Amino acid sequence: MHGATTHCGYNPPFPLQNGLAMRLSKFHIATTREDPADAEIASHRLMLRAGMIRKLASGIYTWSPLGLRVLRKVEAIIREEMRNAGAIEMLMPSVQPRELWDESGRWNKYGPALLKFRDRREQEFCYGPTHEEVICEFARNELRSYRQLPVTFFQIQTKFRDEIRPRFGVMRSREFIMKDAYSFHMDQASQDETYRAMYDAYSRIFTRLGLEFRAVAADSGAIGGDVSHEFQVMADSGEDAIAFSDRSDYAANVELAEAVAPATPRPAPSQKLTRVETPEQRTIEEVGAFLNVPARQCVKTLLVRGTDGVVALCLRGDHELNEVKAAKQPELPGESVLAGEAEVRAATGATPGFIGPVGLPQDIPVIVDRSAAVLADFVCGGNVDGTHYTGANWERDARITRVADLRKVVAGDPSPDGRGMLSIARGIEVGHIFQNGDKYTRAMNVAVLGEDGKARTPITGCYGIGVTRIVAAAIEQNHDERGIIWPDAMAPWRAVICVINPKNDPAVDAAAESLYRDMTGRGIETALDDRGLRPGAMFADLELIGIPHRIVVSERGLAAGRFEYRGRRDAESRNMDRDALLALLG
RNA sequence: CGGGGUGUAGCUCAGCCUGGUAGAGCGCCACGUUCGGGACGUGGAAGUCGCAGGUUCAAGUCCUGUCACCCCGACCA
Repeated sequence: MHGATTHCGYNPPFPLQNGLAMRLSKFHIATTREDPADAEIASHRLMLRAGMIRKLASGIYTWSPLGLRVLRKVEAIIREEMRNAGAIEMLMPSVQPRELWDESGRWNKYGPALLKFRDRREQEFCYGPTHEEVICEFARNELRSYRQLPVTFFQIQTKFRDEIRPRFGVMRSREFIMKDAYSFHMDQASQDETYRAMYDAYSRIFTRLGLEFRAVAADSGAIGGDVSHEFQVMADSGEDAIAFSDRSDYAANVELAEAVAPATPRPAPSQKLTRVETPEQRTIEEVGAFLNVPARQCVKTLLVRGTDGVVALCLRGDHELNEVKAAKQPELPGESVLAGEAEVRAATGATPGFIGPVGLPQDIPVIVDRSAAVLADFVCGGNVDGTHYTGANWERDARITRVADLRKVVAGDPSPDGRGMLSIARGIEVGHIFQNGDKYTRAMNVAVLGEDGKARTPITGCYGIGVTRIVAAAIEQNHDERGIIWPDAMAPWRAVICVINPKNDPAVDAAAESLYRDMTGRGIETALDDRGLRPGAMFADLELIGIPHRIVVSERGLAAGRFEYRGRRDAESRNMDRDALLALLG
């Protein structure tokens, strides 16, 4: 009972498993040679091949022991930096009662992404896609005095958003792990200070994780004055488009980036307004080709649903509508929805494809994009099917209710800060920080007593990081044809020792074990590949899994008194003695 | 929500058109030979052919329904 031997007679070799060490023969490695059928992007394909994740249902994944090691690395860094920034950790429920969401109004407003269900007593719940309601409920019970503020709470929690279309593995999954933080403040100055602290903490987190990222100005939402930044990991496979200046640090989500007004004034009209027959020519491409006019000399007119009838939005033919900008126009109800064909016909008498600003009924507001507003002698729809106008001109032929910024920026546009030109690159949103004002605290009746003894509504900020998505984003940035190349901070192990053909020479096994002890003893997180695979299969596995540093222990190397070292990005191995190895990895 | 596609062994897929004993490669198990870039041989285990109904002497195959998964689109006139 108290002796050195155990009841089961099992004496594990030292060390079987601890914080730093792992024998792969006792771990679960499940790689595949073939590409999975359903994976389209590198990270999804490699995570499946490496055996990090397995799909359980659409957008729902199991994290294997290997995947979890990486996930925990990410979590640990986030946790550490959040603590350094003064945030305190807690854990809120994933299942939330409807009543809370009715208070904020989001039970109905959040939309179909909110997963709702009932318990056995027919009480309604949702699986939390975010936790503003719960933290406010917590805060209104726990926070009584301005003396307790400012305070920032955070948690690392599983969330669920019933995405229209989950894809790319954990990049856009329905169930995912998020770090979310919420700060409470008595005034804007305090909010600004915490916002800055979170911005800096996020920058440190993504830097430590070894990611190439940019903090970009983001859509601030319908409530004016709010501040928001997204943290984007740059990757061609990203789902977001980022505009950034080549000469300054300006960076913004394309949704937000301002398209500045052209510097050149509108030329005077030189052509006569002429209606031309354009049978079946509906798109700008078709009309432009038919009339031999470039798209940039055409005006396209979109009819959207306004608060009071349809609203016409006019853009240059080669530009695209930015729906976020459109939704902010006062004539619109806060969202940009194109009118249906029947509505278009009722309002104009023509069908989509032949709509233009010339001769539109007086009750339809005409909002013209800045770039379209400086055109002269342009082509536009004739408001009669099968016809367009050439030589059209604003004011003379077509009414302008207002000029506004309506379009998406394109590469080559001037930077809104006046310095340089915009480029557009793709990014993966891994973090997003907001200032919410009193949006949630007011709806949820959060109040604390101020210095004067009167109740005050605190303002809040919220700060999210997509923990699971970071893992995929890191792979998008760091992989080659052989597999994943982990940044050191995220690697499941820092180094792996490969034991080659130990049966041929007992010294190989002994040397590997000895090195394994030395490395883990020095605090180097090390895996020992004692699975007994053939070398080719072993190397292929380890490269797929992406362990940054590999040491090969073999009969051949020991004969020379050396170990063979190869970094994951190295083209060739080099021989090193034990001290040099420990110095390199320590 | 609309359109398209796919469901057959753990994985990648063939077989379906033209109904008649369930297949391959990889992986897995055993033995042997191998052993520095995913070895070879022999033997073996493994599938209610997504599910339900129908047609038929007979259904993986034809028909109907249904479910799941994937892709594209969700109106840029």
